[in-house]
Amino acid sequence: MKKKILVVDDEPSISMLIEFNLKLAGYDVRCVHDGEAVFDMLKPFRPDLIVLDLMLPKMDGIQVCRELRKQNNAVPIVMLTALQDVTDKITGLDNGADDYMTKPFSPQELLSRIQAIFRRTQALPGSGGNVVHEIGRLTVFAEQREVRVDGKAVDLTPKEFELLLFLCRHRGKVLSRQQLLHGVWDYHFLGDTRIVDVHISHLRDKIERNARAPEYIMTVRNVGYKLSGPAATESAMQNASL
Amino acid sequence: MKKKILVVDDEPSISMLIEFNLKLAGYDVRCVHDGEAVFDMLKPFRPDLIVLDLMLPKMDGIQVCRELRKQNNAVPIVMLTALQDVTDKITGLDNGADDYMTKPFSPQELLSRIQAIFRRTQALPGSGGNVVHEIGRLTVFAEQREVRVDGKAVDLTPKEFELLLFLCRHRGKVLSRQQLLHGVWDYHFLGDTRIVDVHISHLRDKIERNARAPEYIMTVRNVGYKLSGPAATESAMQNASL
DNA sequence: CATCCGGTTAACGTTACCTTAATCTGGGGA
DNA sequence: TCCCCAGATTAAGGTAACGTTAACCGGATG
Repeated sequence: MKKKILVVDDEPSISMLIEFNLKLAGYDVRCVHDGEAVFDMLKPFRPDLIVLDLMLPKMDGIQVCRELRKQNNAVPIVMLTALQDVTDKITGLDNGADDYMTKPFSPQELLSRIQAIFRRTQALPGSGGNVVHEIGRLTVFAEQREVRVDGKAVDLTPKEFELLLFLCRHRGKVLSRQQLLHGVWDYHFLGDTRIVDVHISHLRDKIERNARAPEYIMTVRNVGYKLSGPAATESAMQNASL
Repeated sequence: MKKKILVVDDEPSISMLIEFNLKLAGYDVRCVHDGEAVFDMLKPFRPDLIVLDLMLPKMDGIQVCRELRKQNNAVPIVMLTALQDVTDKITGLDNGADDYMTKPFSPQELLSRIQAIFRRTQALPGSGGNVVHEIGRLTVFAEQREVRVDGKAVDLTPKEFELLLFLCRHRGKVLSRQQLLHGVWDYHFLGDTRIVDVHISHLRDKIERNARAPEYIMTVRNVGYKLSGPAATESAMQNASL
């Protein structure tokens, strides 16, 4: 069963970007654009999580939050706040949000927080539910922000890590520079898409044996990049029918 | 099997913060918001421990406590009391709680008390029941509030100790400044998240050999801090061979 | 009442990293 | 084969995050 997420933001460009990325990640997403509409969606949609902007028409995020809690609704909430300086006071928790993000943020960050919350609220015992990607000799621990090649930890910068994580999350799929920008960078980044190349290059330096013949990050000419899928690496067992 | 804790507090912001931190610590947590609801949860949830606020709608903490004991229910109870001066009287009256905390407190304090109670009520054989964290040359005795580096005791201030203990409890996981504030500080702390940096700095002074190349408390840029996990320690040792 | 100690804040120094831009390389099409 | 373009690489500059110190404040202690 797909997890359902309700996104509440009045800026179409932002809510659409969020919607796009969360759907890509496999969630069932619905958007509304003001505070009151949240309560119209509660019964019909029954969201498993709400992404809630602070500034909203009709009823702001804090009001929505409090009203929900007053109704004893424990649905996890991620608050989006536009202003850095307001954050601290809000976080002081007069309201009951589960996590906060200050704008601008990347969709990828939001996704990480959401996954963290889901892991916590329905924590499977034992395993800790930690998200780990294994690609050949490469291991990516989302939670610990740690990457290992042949079991040896490699040190990545924040952008490098986010980029790699995004590729992991869409393993085997070719991603355009535009898509990578939209996933990994702040949503209002205006710049050359070639910036992606630079970080890819640095990443390859750190995780590939031979940058000339990449095992993991493949270039797809005229399109973008992709992380080699299971079939290309080794466990073709699942695809054994070919 | 995960231990189950029932949290009873009518202030959503507080009960959520407690819920958050106890879940993070691996407990199965359920919240209710008034005294009577406790008895509705007893059968279905069967809590191993109850965190009980004193001031509650419908039925206050003391009443709940007495009623439980009257029913011969020996479930351990931690009482939360809002007022400093009332505490003595309550504690004097024996109404069957196992421990008391006066608000405001940090979630971490609560966690320590809870662990202490579990240790007491079902003292594990062998281990001596004492929680000890060992990270390389660093040893943290939770109970004794003692920290040693290379077997040599180092003197930490209360905040420094709590911070280190919190990091120990989430070893290997990256914690944001926000999370650290929510875990270690009083729940109504309103201030700069940079305060965390200062204490981290002081901690490193006391436990790290070389503050420039920390072995234990790692900075994760744009995110927060983490205590090095088991694997990372290995690679740190490789680097230590110079 | 004076002193001390720890917590917090603010200011400043420093580092690491993101980005731009310029140059280099290689492969495919004419 | 040569040219051209897409991608790869590298160096350099600016900036924001982090580290550190000092000063202030308030509560505890003698």
